Amino acid sequence: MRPLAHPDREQITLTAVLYALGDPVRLEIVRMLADRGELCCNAFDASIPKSTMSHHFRILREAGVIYKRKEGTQHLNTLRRADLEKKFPGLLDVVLTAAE
Amino acid sequence: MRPLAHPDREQITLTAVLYALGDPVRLEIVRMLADRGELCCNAFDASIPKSTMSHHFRILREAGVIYKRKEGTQHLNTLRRADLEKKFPGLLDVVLTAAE
DNA sequence: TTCGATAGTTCGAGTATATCGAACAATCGA
DNA sequence: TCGATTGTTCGATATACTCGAACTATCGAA
Repeated sequence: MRPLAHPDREQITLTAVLYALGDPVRLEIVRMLADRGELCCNAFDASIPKSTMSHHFRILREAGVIYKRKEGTQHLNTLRRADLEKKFPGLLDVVLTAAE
Repeated sequence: MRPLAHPDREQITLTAVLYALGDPVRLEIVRMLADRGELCCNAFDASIPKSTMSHHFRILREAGVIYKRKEGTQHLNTLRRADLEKKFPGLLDVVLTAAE
């Protein structure tokens, strides 16, 4: 297993964040994390295979959108709200309040 | 040649817009359009092949981010600021003022 | 301490999308 | 009408996404 690498705040790029958010599954993950706080991976759409979800979480983590930590057998995810707000002020709020 | 189809404002989706913006070349195109107004395709990075640029403009147009019209031999592009603002208030401003 | 259950990751194959050169289409001016 | 300019489309290769199968890690119970 790979170590859970997270980019530093300074390393987060706008392109990577927008790319990460530009997928319906990942956007829904972000919305749920914003709504409910820390969640483990299986709290989401069960119709999507585990391996695909794992991929989406990796994209979000590597883009700096979420922070992921292990706790026992589960992986708990949180939005990196403070880091995103500092780097791209207002972005997350706009996306979360946007329609659709 | 295909007709220049543009989605109606109601048809624009957040996912498609974020996806379109989630590429460094396309983000730069959007920044320049925001900065300088209407521009034709060759106003951008000349090191990128025409066919690739054509592809990027198509993604932006089909996502509803830009409006494209023919004028003689050139295609003039503008940001769909009003439509984007109406559908996703604040999004474009946040992206344009964001660092990186 | 071993077995099974749970939670995710990694691998591999098929599919989809991106890139870019080359050929094509449309328009204008000489 | 010819050439120059502007951009699209096509086709091939390269990269990325999806998802089942196999694997790893951890916990709890026998």
